[in-house]
Amino acid sequence: MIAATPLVILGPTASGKSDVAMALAGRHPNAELVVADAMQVYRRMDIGTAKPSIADRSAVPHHCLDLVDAADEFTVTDYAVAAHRAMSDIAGRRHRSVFVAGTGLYLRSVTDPMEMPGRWPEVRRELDQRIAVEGVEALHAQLVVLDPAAAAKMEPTNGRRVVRALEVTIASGRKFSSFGPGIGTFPPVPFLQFGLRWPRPLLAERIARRVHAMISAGLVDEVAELARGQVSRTARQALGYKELFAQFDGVGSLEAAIESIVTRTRQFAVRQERWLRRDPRIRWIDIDGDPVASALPVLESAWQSSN
RNA sequence: GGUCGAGUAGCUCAGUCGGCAGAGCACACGCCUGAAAAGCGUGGGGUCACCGGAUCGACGCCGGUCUCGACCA
Repeated sequence: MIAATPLVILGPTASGKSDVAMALAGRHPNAELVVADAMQVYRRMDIGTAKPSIADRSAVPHHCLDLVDAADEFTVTDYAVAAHRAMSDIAGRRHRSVFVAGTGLYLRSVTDPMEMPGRWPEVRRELDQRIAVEGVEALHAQLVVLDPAAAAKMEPTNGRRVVRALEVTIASGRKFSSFGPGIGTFPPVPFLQFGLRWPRPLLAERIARRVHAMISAGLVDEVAELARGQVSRTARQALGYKELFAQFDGVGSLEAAIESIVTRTRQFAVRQERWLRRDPRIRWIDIDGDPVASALPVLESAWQSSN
């Protein structure tokens, strides 16, 4: 028998993805959730990442949570490995994967056949030094020569992307652009994807409420505890953590930090929307207040018709 | 009641000698294959509190009005 087509529930932060996924799983004992979230992979970062509760996690199997410690770095490729393993384990049990996805790139690394070029730290170090001395434009100019196609796809001022493309092109002997069409193409894939879409003002309100709820739930203590030890470069940029770390270092008041968390989370949600709405494979469900009530019937019929 | 200060983009504020109205943030739109809750770009916004005056020309100068703040009574 062929494994059931995985379902994907995606949407911006605070859109209610997890609630919808729990409701769906509550009706199907063979559903297992696979989370695609760049920050919920870190242990000890629970409140600020809105990680599913222990109760939810014991009621329904969750995968790809708490994969590494907050002191460890973690990247897309690590996620792709973990998610593929989870998916094949689930299929082995003849269960069905339901992705709960907020990080678009992480999800794409699973749904789309992507070839990740690899890393070359020595070359990278060298480029990081050069960019400080010569400036981004010089490196971009070099990329134009070595891999014009890649150079054309990024802003000449985007240091991070320019360095990455050069790292790969110089060190691998292959052009960065030869590793695939990039994320701008959307081939048919064996996943049924559903997006939760909110009117922006409503979502903004939910975000503000949720941030304040996180503070009430003890976010400041969680971050303070974290600040006592090592926090990796990738983990420390999590919304809510970054701002509080800065506040502990003496930047501004707690109130200002909270306000900044709200604003930046709102901006993040918009960025998520913009990333997701390009993908024509996603079927959108409009939410006007109750995500479960709006989305469950749609997902339920998708579950039935594709099983 | 009096004196002084302030009033310019949604917010905080620049604006030199009277000569096309500015910045940061916010907001909108877009890009990005090993940091993606990251990184990068684009641009829409103005009755310069209001009324009048002098001037070729006023956000700016003159007179008055309103609002806010501080101080004095």
